[in-house]
Amino acid sequence: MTRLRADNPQGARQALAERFRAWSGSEFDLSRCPVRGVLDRLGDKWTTLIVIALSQRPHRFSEVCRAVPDISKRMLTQTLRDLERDGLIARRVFPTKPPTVEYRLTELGESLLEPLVTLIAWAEGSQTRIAAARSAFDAASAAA
Amino acid sequence: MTRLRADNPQGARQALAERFRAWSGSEFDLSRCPVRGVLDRLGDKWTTLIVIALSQRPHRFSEVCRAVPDISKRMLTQTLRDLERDGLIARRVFPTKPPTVEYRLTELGESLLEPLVTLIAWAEGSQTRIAAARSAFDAASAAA
DNA sequence: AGACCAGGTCTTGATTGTAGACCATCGAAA
DNA sequence: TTTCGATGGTCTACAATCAAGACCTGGTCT
Repeated sequence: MTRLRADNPQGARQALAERFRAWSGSEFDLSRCPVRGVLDRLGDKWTTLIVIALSQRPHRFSEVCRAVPDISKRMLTQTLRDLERDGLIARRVFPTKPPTVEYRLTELGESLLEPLVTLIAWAEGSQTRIAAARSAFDAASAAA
Repeated sequence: MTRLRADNPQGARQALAERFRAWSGSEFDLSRCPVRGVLDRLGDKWTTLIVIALSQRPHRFSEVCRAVPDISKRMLTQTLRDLERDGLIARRVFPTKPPTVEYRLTELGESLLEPLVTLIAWAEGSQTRIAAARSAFDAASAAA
């Protein structure tokens, strides 16, 4: 199987063509689509911020709470659980008097940092163009 | 400003550290975080599949409908609009007898393919490990 | 006329995300 | 000794979002 490559735009298109054919073959089983699962997780508003925070060093529960502003404890707990379930972070409990719980990225979690940085780089490089497109679109919509 | 680099795991961590400090500086304005906007869009279940479909060639509305299984017309319309608003795809109407509408990636949309392929490659390479982690986690949860 | 297609919009539930209150334990302070 | 705050959560209720399917506006074919 050919490896996915993203050396250049053409390569990206061809790599996608290949994946696309593979997925469309037979009958596109959604459960076999790994992108869906990953993007669902990454897209859920807090995951990325938590991963970024943990990429710096292990955090305790309340450290993450402070590092990620506006997140509720409810959502923090749930997001950490999901991340732990997927093997991206590890949870360790120390039996201190006020219990200490530490969360850290696993090796798998660290391997996610590279694609994530690629995406962040794109986002930062494209944000002005996206903002411009939005303004133009909204202006055109308002006119009509 | 230093460019984000992802040549290696250390680089990824350092690049994130840099971004993280930049964002945390002053008071972390969420609207200034471009990643959030991008991931919200990518994470919304259909966007990625549509972008992948359009990466192969321009599609008509009903072609996309057939290419992306199980999407309702409602969601397809909405997702295409959002994508168009962000300047990632372009919509062109041809005044044929039954009107023909074509959707294609813009240059900006094509530039998204590279980070997307990077992410897909990670997802494909990691899916077995993620599945294993999930099984282990669920087994441990069931035991408790 | 009746049936069909394109390219949508609208209405109406079901699913999911989120906030904020609440809980149990411990140590320190008053 | 009562109260306070911190830690690491859970529970409940509400709101936004998703999705299905009916409906609409042309136009063409038969």
